[in-house]
This record gives sequence, structure tokens and C-alpha cells, in this order.
Amino acid sequence: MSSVRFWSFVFMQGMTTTFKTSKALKVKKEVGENAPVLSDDELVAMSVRELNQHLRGLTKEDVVRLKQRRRTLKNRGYAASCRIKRVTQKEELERQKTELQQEVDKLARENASMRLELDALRAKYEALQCFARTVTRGPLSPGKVAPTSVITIVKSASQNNSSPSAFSAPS
Amino acid sequence: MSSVRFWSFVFMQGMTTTFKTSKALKVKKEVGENAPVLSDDELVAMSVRELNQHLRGLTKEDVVRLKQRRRTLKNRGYAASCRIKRVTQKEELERQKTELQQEVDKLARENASMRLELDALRAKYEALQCFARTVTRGPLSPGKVAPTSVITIVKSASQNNSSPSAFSAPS
DNA sequence: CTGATCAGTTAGCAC
DNA sequence: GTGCTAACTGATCAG
Repeated sequence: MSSVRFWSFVFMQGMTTTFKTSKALKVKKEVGENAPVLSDDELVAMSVRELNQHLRGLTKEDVVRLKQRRRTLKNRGYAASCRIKRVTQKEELERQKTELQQEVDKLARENASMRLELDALRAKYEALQCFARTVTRGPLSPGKVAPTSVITIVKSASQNNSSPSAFSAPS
Repeated sequence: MSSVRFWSFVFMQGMTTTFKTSKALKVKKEVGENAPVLSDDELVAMSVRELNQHLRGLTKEDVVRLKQRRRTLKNRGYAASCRIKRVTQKEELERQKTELQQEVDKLARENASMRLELDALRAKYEALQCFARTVTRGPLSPGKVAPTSVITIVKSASQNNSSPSAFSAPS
């Protein structure tokens, strides 16, 4: 009778009335005649082999009950892990999203500046082209050749390896 | 005795042994002498005012019990909503992440091609610049430029459509 | 009171 | 058996 246990008479109806233990219903970790009754922390941290040692001399029913308590405690931990994992994964997703967004912004900026550069260079190029036509066409016969001719300049430098050659056909 | 209710004798130890109803422990929705006892769906869908009507003539205890059952059923729904919301938000995050990744890829591709275009145009521009210098400087000091540059003049037919224009960037 | 969310419990799956 | 997760529950908080 010194045991901590207590009995509850529970009424149940349909399927919505339940009874469940709660940390709120804290019952002092009590001792029987001599049993420290293993704290939750101890029980859950114990290995199976260690547990078996503490199981000696207990009723078969008590053994089952203790194992079940251990299982429940383990499950409590698993549930906590599960929630932590869930939150962590969500945070990770948000982090990656932010990272990608920053990369998008960066690339978009690069893109915009390159587009400007390209447009500017194109304008310069066309201007120079006009100039070149003017110059080359001047001394010769401007009327006939210029409108239908394509001028290609191939500059072959000695150490030019990366690019086949300037003014070569489009790759 | 015709009532559906059943009694359970529950033993509790420490805080890990519990007893809880479950949908698995399905008990036929039974009728007492004359009470249809409201199904869960009915009860949860009922408005407070409708509920009060069904509450007439019930024991104060039964009223409390019914209200608690209603609350529990509501909570069950809330929990489901909560889970659905959680999953939905996660999927939404993953969707956005995929979307951003695609945008990154697209921008990166654009970036790469623009960079190529820019480099090519820069090369062409420099070549043209050399050519222009050669031409303009030709009458003066032809010694430097000529040895390393090749000038090719291609005369194209009048219906030249394939190439956008002379000195244009590679497509 | 209603709805949402947290922590604990159980069931059930996978290894 | 162990670990994980969905569903359920009571407790608790905000509006």
C-alpha cells in the first residue's frame, strides 16, 4: 500500500471522452518499501541490458508495466525530436529561399548592367562602323560596293588561342 | 443499460501509463431507449443555439459532457486544420524555392550568353578599331599594323538576308 | 467562447 | 526493439 500507484475510475462515452496523464498532474516520485522506482530520466537513458538487471525480482506484470513506461518515455523524446526536426527543416527551407532570392537579385543586377554595357558597346560599334565605311568608301567607289558588301577583318595575333580569331565566322 | 457507455478501470503509475480513446476502438453509435445521441458530425456542425435545443431535458452532467464532447470534436478539427496548414506552407515554400531556382538558372544562362556576346562584340569592336586606325593611319605609317592584321572584303549578293548586317554580333 | 498551437500519448509503419 | 510520424487529446493562449 505504500506504493505510489493510484487508481482512477474513468467514465467513457462514445469516443470523445478520454483520460490521459499529464505533466500537470504531477505526482511525487514516491518510494515503495525500498524501491527508488527509477526516475524517468534514468529509465529512458538505460540500455536494454541495464534495464534487465533492474527487472530482476519484479512481477511479470511490473516488468511489462516498466517496459511500457520506458517505451512511452522514449516516444515522448521521439515526438520532441520530430517537432524539432520539422521546425529545423522549415527554417532551412526559408534560409535557402532567402539565399536564392539574393542570388536572383544579384544575377538580375549583373544582367541589367551587362545589358546596358552591351547596348552602349553596340552603339559605339555601329558608330565606328559608320565611320569605317565612310573612310573606306571615300577613296574608292562609294556608290557600288558599300551597300552590298561585308567587311571582315581577321586579326591573327601570335598568342591568340582562346578565340579562333577576331572577325571569324560566328560560332 | 441500453446506453452505449462503458466503464474502464484504469491503472496509472508515474506519469506514463495512460488510457485514451481512439477511432480504432470504434463503438457502434448506439441508441438508448429513445435518444439518437447525436453523431459526432452532427454535434460538431451544430450551432450553439441548435445545441441548446438538443440540451433540453438532459441532466446537468450530461449537458456538461455533451459540451465537452463538442469541444473535443472541434479541437480535433482544429488540429487537422493545423496539420494541413503546416503541410501546405511547407509545400508552398518548396514551390517557391523551385521557382527561384529556375529563375536563377534562367538568369545565369542569360548572363552567360550575354557575357559571350559582350566579349565577342568587344573583340569585334577592337578589331574594327584597329582596322579604322589602319585605314586612317594608312597613308601615314603603314608599318606597324599591317603585318598582324588581315583584311578581307567579301562582296555579298544583293539578297543577302542570312547575315543581319556587316559587323554584327554572332547570333 | 472560438480557433490555433504545443506537448504528450497512441497506433502503426519501416528497418 | 527502435525511431519516426500521423492523428488525437488536454492545456493554454490570443482575440
